[in-house]
Amino acid sequence: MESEGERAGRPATLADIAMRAGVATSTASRALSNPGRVNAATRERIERVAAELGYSPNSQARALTSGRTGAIAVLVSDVTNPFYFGIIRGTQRQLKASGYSQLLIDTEESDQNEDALLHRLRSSFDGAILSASRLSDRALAELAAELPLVAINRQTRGVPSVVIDTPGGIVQAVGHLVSLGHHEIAYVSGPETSWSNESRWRAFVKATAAHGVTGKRLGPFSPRQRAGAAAADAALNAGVTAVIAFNDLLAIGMLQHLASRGVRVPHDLSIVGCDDIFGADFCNPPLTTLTAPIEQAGRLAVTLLLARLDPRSAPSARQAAVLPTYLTVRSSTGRSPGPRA
Amino acid sequence: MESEGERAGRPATLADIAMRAGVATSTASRALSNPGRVNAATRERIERVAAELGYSPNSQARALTSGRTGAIAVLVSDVTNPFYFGIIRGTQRQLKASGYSQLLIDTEESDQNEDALLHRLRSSFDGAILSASRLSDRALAELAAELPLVAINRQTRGVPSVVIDTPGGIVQAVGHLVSLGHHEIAYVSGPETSWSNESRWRAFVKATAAHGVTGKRLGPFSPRQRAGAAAADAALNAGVTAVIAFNDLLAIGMLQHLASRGVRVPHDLSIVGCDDIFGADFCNPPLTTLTAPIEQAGRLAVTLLLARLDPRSAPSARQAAVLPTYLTVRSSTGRSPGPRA
DNA sequence: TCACGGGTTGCAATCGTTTGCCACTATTTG
DNA sequence: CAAATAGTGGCAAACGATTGCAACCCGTGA
Repeated sequence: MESEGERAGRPATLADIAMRAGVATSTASRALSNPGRVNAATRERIERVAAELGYSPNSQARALTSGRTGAIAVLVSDVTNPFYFGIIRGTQRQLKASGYSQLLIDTEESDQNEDALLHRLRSSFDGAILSASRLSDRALAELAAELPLVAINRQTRGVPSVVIDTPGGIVQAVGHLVSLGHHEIAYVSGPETSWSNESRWRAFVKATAAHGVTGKRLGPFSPRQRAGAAAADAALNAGVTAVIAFNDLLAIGMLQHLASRGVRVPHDLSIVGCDDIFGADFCNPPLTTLTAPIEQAGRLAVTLLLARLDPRSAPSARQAAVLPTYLTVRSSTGRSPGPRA
Repeated sequence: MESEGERAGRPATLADIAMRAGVATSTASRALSNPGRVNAATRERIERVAAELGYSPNSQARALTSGRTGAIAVLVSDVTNPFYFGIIRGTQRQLKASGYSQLLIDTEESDQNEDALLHRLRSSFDGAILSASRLSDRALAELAAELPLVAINRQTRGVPSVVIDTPGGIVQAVGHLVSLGHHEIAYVSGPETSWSNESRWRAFVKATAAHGVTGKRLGPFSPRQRAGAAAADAALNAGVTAVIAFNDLLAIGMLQHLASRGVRVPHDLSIVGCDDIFGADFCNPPLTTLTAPIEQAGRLAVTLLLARLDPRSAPSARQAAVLPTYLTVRSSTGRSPGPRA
């Protein structure tokens, strides 16, 4: 665990190694990063000295010439949102496995921030993963042209992406609710600038229409737990018997507020969430939700990104991946109480 | 939002600016990063050109000479654990506010990983925040000597730290349980290599002794939700009427398992958690727990670290901060059912 | 014996920025 | 009026690694 290194204060450099091994720095460099180019005996000697000195290459210096930093930026629009925990986890795991490090950036739901930070830190990473980007299609496409990136939950022409097919799940969810006798269903909207939100809404409209039931739209609401209170009240006012919420955070917030108002779930109102975040299984009642392979999406995004970074890989690698979602029925949905007054 | 920049492909450099403004690169450099050193008119011209070109300094190159990268490493022992979400949030926020970026590192509960990663990436960050370090006191002190760091929830001589006074909260929690008539209480232990775990246990021992009640130790258990099942069974076997769990994750896991076994909380068994993580307020029943200012701890750690990084600040700035914890009573604790068979 | 070529190694430029030092000008001071 | 001083700006050397090119050694085939 304890490395020998750091003789007189600061870390050993290639020059130190070269001197101690009696070679030029160029040889030392090659021995360590381009082993074929140097005699086996010399290389071994250099490697030994490097180990003795506890050498580890200065990534800044390396980045300066090679242009590669070994870091990937992961942008989330809100570090506070448990959905992104899954993204952070998935990307972290996969990056680590590939020897990359993770630069975590919170854009605070602002496209300005997103763009500015990305440019400001441009030289600090090799590529970026944008989860839930708030950029316009045009801005995103331009960005994709100037730096390697993969978007999560955002489909735009010319931008490689990983999308979780929550809209597909919405269809299942509507079917589930209809089968339980619900005729008046609402979609509790999240931020209107969110691509996911809009694509979920479109799927909702289509599915309710297909089943011949009423589909209302409530909101927009901030995708936070606290906003659940307002959303719950809105749902009660709307006179629906079931809702599908933009995400679990909102749904859980609704659950809490409804409990405090004495409204029983699912007896009086059925609720379906999206994403199946941490907590969806142990809230009260446990939430029926669309289980999304969030962590897997993060891993896959990394894989895609690293593949385009690798010059050896086919340039026209797969551009877009879609991950399936399925409906996890727990206890927040039940038979319709019938039309309300 | 859209920066003008990037004429012929790649980003503008200081040299580009200098040429376009008709000055030497050194002047351009000073104009942008050491404004006092250059004539106001020249500076303004340079700044204008820089803006036109959408210049943003190459942080790698800057780091090479100045030794400052503008990044801080944040180490967590498990990205999966919601406790660290608070740390990630708090540090991210504060770092961003100070213009730093965050390098997120998962050590996977391994001291080897911790040490190796820190050394390997040494040149990529200016300082590090170690939350729940698994390093030995000695290794930690050595590390603190060679790089600026702040530890969270880890008190070691010579290492600046932010600790959350959960042990103090444990005393309150034991008092709470005793007042509810509990005489046989268990501490559900987390990893034995965790400093927090051991200091919580010591506080528990002291508090139970002071109240003259029996205090058992169960475990160790992995600090995960799934481990709650084993912990719950152990608690039932131990014949206690109340437990204090190492963390909320374990406590919530216990809640779930107990519900599935038909054991009523708090009627049959009272449970107290630690940390008050996301979800502790909406699980079933809502968890009585020690509310820890986790996010604040993250922010404070950043503040401390940045202060020692700043050469202008007093070198002997405060070395250790202790953040208070308080008991949040919800519904997982209640009167003792009396001694069990 | 000589030219050739493969295998190794070194030289030196380069990446983009910072910074110590010097030069030059204009202003102040004795 | 000479000299000290403050205010500006440029030159060039770092920082630590990579890499194109040239040099060298040695063995081989002619």
